[in-house]
Amino acid sequence: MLEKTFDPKSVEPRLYAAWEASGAFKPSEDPSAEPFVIVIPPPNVTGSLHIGHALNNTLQDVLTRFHRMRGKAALWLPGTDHAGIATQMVVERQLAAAGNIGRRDMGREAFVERVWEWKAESGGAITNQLRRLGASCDWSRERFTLDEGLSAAVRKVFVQLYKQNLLYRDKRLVNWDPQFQTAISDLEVEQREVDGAYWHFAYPLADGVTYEHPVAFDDEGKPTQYETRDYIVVATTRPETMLGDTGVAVHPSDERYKALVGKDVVLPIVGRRIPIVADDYADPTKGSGAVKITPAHDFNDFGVGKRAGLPAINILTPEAKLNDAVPAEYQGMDRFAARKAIVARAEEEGWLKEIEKTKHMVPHGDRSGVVIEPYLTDQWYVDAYTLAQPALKAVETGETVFEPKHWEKTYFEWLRNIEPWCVSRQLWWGHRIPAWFGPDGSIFVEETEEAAYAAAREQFGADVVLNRDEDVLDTWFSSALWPFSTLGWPEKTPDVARFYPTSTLVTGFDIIFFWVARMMMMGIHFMGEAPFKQVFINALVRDEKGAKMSKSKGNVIDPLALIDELGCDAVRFTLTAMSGQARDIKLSKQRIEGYRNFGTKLWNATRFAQMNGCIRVEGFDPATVTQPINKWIRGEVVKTLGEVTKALEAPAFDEAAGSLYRFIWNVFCDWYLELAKPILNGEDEAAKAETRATTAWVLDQILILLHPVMPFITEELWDQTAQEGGPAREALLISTSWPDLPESWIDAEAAAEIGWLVDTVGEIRSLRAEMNVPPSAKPALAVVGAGEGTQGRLSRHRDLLVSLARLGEISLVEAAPAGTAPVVMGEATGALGVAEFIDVAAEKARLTKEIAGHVSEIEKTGKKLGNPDFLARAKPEVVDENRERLAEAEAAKAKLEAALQRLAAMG
RNA sequence: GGGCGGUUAGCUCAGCGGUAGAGCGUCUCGUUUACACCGAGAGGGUCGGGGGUUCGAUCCCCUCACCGCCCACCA
Repeated sequence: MLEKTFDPKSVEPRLYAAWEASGAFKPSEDPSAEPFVIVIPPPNVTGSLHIGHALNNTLQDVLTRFHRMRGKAALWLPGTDHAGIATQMVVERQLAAAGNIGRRDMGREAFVERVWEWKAESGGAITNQLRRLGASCDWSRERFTLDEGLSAAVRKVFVQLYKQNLLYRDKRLVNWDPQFQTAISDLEVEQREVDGAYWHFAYPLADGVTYEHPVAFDDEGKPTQYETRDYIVVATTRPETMLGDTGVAVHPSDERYKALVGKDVVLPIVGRRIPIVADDYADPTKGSGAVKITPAHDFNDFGVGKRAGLPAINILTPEAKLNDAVPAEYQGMDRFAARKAIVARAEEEGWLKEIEKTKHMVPHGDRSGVVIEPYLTDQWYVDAYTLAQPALKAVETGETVFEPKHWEKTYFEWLRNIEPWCVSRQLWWGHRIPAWFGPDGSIFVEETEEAAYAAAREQFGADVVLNRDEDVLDTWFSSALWPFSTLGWPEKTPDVARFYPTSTLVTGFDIIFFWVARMMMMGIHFMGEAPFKQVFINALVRDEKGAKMSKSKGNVIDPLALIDELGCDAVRFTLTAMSGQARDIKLSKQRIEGYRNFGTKLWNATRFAQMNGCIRVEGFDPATVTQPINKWIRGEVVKTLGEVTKALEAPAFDEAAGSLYRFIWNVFCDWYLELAKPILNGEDEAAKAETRATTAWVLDQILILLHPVMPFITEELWDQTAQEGGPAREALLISTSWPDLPESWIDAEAAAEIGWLVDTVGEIRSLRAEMNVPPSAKPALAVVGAGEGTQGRLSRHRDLLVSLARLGEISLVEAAPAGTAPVVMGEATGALGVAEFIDVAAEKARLTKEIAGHVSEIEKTGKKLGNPDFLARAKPEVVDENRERLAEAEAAKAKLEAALQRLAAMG
């Protein structure tokens, strides 16, 4: 006998071990089985499972289990990511906290060694947490982005792209993170709104040049008054950059400054003469219309500088302090300190014209949180534009589809405007760039040092000495190869042949650019086919107030704590049921409790079945059942199977969860088991046996259909129900086949009959509650106008009606007796003998209200049917439906009116 | 500035052209031998505002408002 409630804590580890030991997580080796493949979005190897992982991985597991049960060779390939900056940051912080020397003092080798140690210590955590989630990954294929195979793939890709001119080294401005002292990609920069100011500076014109500048205007905007100026005004939000100015730009058509183009200004403080140039970039409507140009520290200015031939003077060190290109008094000064100092000096010297306070967006490093500086360095770039074209096409043609589809727009938008991808990082934790520098800056890009030397010797002779590039690659570079590198590429492994391209990628929208688009680019380029057939974008989990979870806000929901408290299945069901939401999932514990209760409900339904001897019967064929309730539930199982299968194929996880919930709770528990009780307690042995067998069969189907979402409780019940007798289980539930049941098992007549029964019981219950008939009272039911069909139903379900509606006698009569309340029973009308309980006034009010309801229905529908346009243009079935509705409402109204009259007659 | 979502019952959300739905919460009733992590019943919505298309609009189109996110922007 089952315990009173399910105890997830004791069951989950045991079942997980049993699944893994059974080999169920490995894909079927049957060559005829169609593959179904998911590669996991690799979590940070040193990370821990947060609720977003829980959602993402639950959905992957639901799909994997579903397709596995459907007979596919299901592979869910797990692994972890080395997460360059994030991991390096964690370890550096640890070193600092422990009072150790920093990474620069340790040296590269020792530091990297230390990171590997940290990985060894904490690297198992996340995968163990995935196991606690029930993830049925094939752990025998687990990969890590820095393991040897994947590193080989990275080198191969880098070299090949280089040799195809799709990857190159270039000196240009990058987003420089002064905290980590590395370049980062555009995607790793986030714009934050900050309080700032425009500081307006007057730069004096050289050689005593003056010009007439308009200062007053008429209604049409024409200048009416001029003043003579010997300076030009520029504005900036970063005053310290003026030390690196090499020009001032004005728009070529700007009348105000036309005469100044070609003249010089003398840069204050520095004393450098810099030219005034004409460039379209200068916007006459912004500020003074003249803009200072700092080519080395501003992306736009860099372009102006190139066009106008202005030099780029770098004034910053890697930590964003002023370097020795600036006057001595500012050297070594922090950029923000310098800003203040410059402004103070400008004010003092009188060339600060105005301070305009403003809020503006300032780029920050997404990891470091510090202000990013545009910085002139040599970096490696991937020609993303070229790689993006086939990636765009794959989605445009539907080779890969997004679900929900609207994310395709986001994907297109980014890829169509893609910029070169800076892939080098001045970090230590990551894939070392396979490039070596020789004399005169020549570069040798090869997969191995030997190959690089071989190439270099040909050019420079045997004594050549090469220096390896010190940098590592952007973590996303290796992540971009994930769908094929994890299968063993560049080796020609059986897995590559069998499992590429993969089926569905399940991931968050926040990494469509970082990861999905890049996998598409690399996958197509190197494998000739897009890496996935479908990209399923899951929502972002937020707290119950809708705020993004973050450690600093303290609103992080720990999925493992929830699993401990409420069980893994409840957490999984909740996430599955809520996953339909477009962008956000607002998670509340209450909701999870609700689904924990759902599990308990199923558990208790199984207990009930056990107590009533509902043991599975060998060779039981649901096609042969004769009892209406059994025919009916058989059809409901078929319908549910259809709904769940369709939903999981889409996938529409919330719909699958909804169908399961409704069927199990509202159909099977609320009605079938209640309807079965009289039979199970009755004398008809044949009906009893059939109902027991049917119940056991339905439960089996429930366990199978629910298993992908709630794997633990279903597997446990699968096992426990087999221990009560009946045929032995052939396999663990995880390895059991998804059913394929015939539509012909849906019996319309049985469904109508049970529907009638359910409605009648509902009517009577509702009536009793409204009229305050005590639960213990058993009023008689007299049925008026019962035809043959209704009489048959009445006789077949008399016991059920009596018990479910708590009735006394049921009789057939010619006319409704006095002191009764009407019950709609299809064609017939029930008269419930409630005289002794009736509050006449209350009952009159109830009937009046109900009649009013029908009257408004009749009016509405009648009006519609009276509209010739409606009759002429609406679909015929809609017209029929309305006619039927009108007839029903009129009949019901008549019955209620009759009842009301009888009541009036009574007093 | 460009784009994408959203606005439906107290809360969280489904529905997306033909009688407004679910879960939770609320209220009433209930120890009927599976389950109080339960059962029965009830109340609760002019589907953000305004136009339009249509026989018919929560659903399609236009527009406005508000909320959220992404991209760009440091004169």
